[in-house]
Order: sequence, then structure tokens, then C-alpha cells
Amino acid sequence: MFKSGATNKGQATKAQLLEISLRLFRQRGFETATMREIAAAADMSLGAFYYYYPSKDSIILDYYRQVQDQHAARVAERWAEAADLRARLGLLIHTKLDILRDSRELMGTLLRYTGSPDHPLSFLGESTRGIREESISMFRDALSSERLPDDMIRILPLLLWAMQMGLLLYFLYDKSKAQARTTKLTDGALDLTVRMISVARLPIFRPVRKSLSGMLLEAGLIEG
Amino acid sequence: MFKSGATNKGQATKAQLLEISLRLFRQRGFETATMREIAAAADMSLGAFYYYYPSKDSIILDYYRQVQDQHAARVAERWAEAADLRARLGLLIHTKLDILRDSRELMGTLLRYTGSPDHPLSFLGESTRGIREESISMFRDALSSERLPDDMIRILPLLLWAMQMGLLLYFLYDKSKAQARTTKLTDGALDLTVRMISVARLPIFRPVRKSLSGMLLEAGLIEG
DNA sequence: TGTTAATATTGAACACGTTCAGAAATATCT
DNA sequence: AGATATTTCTGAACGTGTTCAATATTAACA
Repeated sequence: MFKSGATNKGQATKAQLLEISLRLFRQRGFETATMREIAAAADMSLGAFYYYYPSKDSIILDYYRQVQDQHAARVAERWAEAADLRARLGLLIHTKLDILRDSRELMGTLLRYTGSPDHPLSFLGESTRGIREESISMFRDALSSERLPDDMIRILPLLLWAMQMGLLLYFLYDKSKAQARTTKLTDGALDLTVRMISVARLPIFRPVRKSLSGMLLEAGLIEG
Repeated sequence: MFKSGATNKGQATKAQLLEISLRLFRQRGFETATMREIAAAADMSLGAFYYYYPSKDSIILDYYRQVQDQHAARVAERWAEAADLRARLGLLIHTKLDILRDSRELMGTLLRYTGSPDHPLSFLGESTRGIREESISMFRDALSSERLPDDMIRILPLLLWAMQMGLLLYFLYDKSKAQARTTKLTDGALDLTVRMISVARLPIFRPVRKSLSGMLLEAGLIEG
């Protein structure tokens, strides 16, 4: 399947099917929208659809890829405007929130197999490693112009990514208008974060940092 | 349904059905085990089973309840042995790991609807609030004998619970023998935690603590 | 061009979780 | 005991995601 170049006929229809599917998911809800509906909307038989996507859930994986690409693009656009660390972190997270705002249900669906490590669609599993690492790398980039001890450079991207995950979870459950509470929490968390970073950078905290980085290294959560 | 006393006939069979279901889930896997198999193992018709549990997933909710009760009981048993904060936190988390060790798949299933805030089985939703608060309260108890500033007393139980969640997630994905890596990570994290608690307690950190507790309060994550 | 290989599509079937009108069994009341 | 209400159970059906052998369509090659 799709052995020849990237601008394949097959890949084009697959991209089209992704659009149609996402539109239906947003209109009718992920559960409510049936595969038969999707196939009908795409003017093909039910079985034909399965030639492109192995399962209903697997469509969400491409959505995830789309979100990550969009995130990287939109952040790059405005990267120059962000003068300091605080601004860059704000740009990163607020942009992500904006992208996900109208698709929170889909984002939630993405978490469905987080508890199943071996499932091909596990959010923390192997199949999503690439996207995850791109996302973590964006935080690495945000830190790159700071003068920080090596251990912090290794630890912080993961920690910031984890914080973003926490905020996204809060975002998902946020019933306030336009998720205003999440916006506020994000800004508060980031203010605190940059303050804590400049404190943690002090030489007094070197032993603590060493313990932490040793621990995370041994756990395989960061690399040497 | 079940209008009379607690020692009802119906509740007894429901408890039996829970046992049978969990046994089958562990033996054959949650997905693989079918409702028809479960009903057959319980010597009743498929439809009859649905008189007791509204869905396959909902069985897991009772499992969650069972885990929490077992956790509270086992921790209470050995509470006296734990002399200081470090020991109490270790007892809490290691006991939980022990309880879940042979049912990691079931535990993962419990996370299935974490991304669906309004789903009746959402792990962070309303229907599980009671269990969740019991779990957080155990950390409050572990801290009760410490002399800590008020704000830390309010913040720490939530933070420790969140850390436990993180460790459980790591545990779920841990492929090392007997999940030894999780054990190690847990001990390292707890050592660091108690160190950080005694640092954060110092008056110099009062402003930071105030920001944090104000933020969490406004976010509705802790109570005034 | 004619033949072969790769790609794309079909439609019917399957297994699964779930629903439900109704029947049976059991408890409650007069 | 008989009548009535409540609890428990049945079996057949439904809609869903998914599979697959068979077929049509398109590309590659001689």
C-alpha cells in the first residue's frame, strides 16, 4: 500500500477521508458518528474505508499528527515576537490550547488507550513516540537561549511537557466560558515556573538537581 | 432495585458477579472476555447480567472501589509501623503498587474514559469523586503529624496524590521484572519529596507557597 | 497492445455490547 | 390463602465496528 512516491493517489484520498471523518466527528460526536455514515459521506462502501484506516480509533492518530504539525507551524510563525522564556512558554501552551479548543472531545478520545501500554494507539506508547518527542523538543527550543546548568537542560523539557499535559487535562474538564479558568491557571503556572527555574539554577540546588536527574535517567525518562 | 437493607439478596449476587467477572478479566483479558462468557460462567442469561451491571465497563468501577477499600485496610494494618513521614508515604504508595501488581490491565481499563469528562465512568469525573477524595485524604493523614504551614497542609495532599498517579502510570508501562524500576523510582521520588518539603517549609518560600495555593484555590483544585 | 502485477472497492457476513417486552420467581399485604 | 407488587430472569433482536474472499480498476512491463 502506497509504495510509490509521497504524492500518491492513495495518500490523497486518505487525507480526504481524514477531513471527512474529523468533520463528522466534530458535527455528530466521535461515538455517535458511525463508520457507515463516514463511508457514505465519502461516497464509498464501508469495506473500502477500511482499506485506508484499520480502525475507527486509528483515525484519531492522524488527527494527533495534524495537531502537532499545526502547533509547530503556528508557534514558528510568532516565535520572533516572544522575547524571553516566559513569553516563549506562553506562546507554546496558549497556541496549543487555541488549536484544541474546538476539538476537545477528539483530544479526549486520544487518551482512550493511555492505560493500555501495548495498544497500537496508546498515547504514551511506541507508535506515538515521534510526535511526543517533537512536542518535548519544542520546550527544549524554548529553553535553548537560557543560560542553565546542563542537568536542568536535560530535565526541564520533560517536566514542562508534563506540566502541559496536566494543563491540557484541566482544559478538558474546564466548563468555564471559553475555558477562561485554564487560561488563568496556565499563566499562573508559567509565572511560578520561571520563578522556580531561576531559583533552582542557583548552586545551592545542585545536589537536588543531581538526585533528580540521576533518578529520571535511571528510569529511562530522560537520556544521558 | 435493592430497596431494602444492605445485606440484600441482589447485592450478594452482584458481589458474586463482580468476582466472576474480575476472574475472567484477569484470566482472558478485559477485551477478550465477552459478556456472554461472563454470563455463562455465572450460570445466567446474558440479559440477566445487565440487570446488575449496566455495562461491561461499569464492572471496573466496582473494581476501583474494591482497590481503594483494600488499600485503606492494608495501610491501616501497618500504619503504626511507619514512624515518620517518609515511611508513611512509602507505605501508602508501595501498598498500592502491591495491590495493583497482578491487575495492571484492569487498572489501565479504568483510565479509558479519563478523556471524557461527562462519561459516567470518567476517572476524574463526578462518579469517582468519592473514591478519589478518600485516596487524597490518605495523604492528608500521612502529613497530619507534621508541623507544617497551613498552605502546605492544603496543597500537599493533592500534589502527593498527583505524584502517585504519575508513578502508577509509569508502573503501568514498566516492563522490568516485578516492576523493579517503579519501585526504585518511587523510593527516589519520595526521598526527594521529603527533602523538598522541609525546604519549602522555610519562611523564605512563603511567597511562592502563597502564589501556588492561591492559584490552585482559584482553579478549584483545592478548597479554602 | 496484451499480460501481469499492484492498488482499490465491494457487499455480505461475523462477533460483540446492549436493549427490551415480557415471563417467572419471590416478597408484601389484606 | 389469595391478590398484588417487586425483584429477577429470559431470549430474541438491534446496531455497531470489523473482516474477508472476491471483483473491479489502474499501473507496469514485454
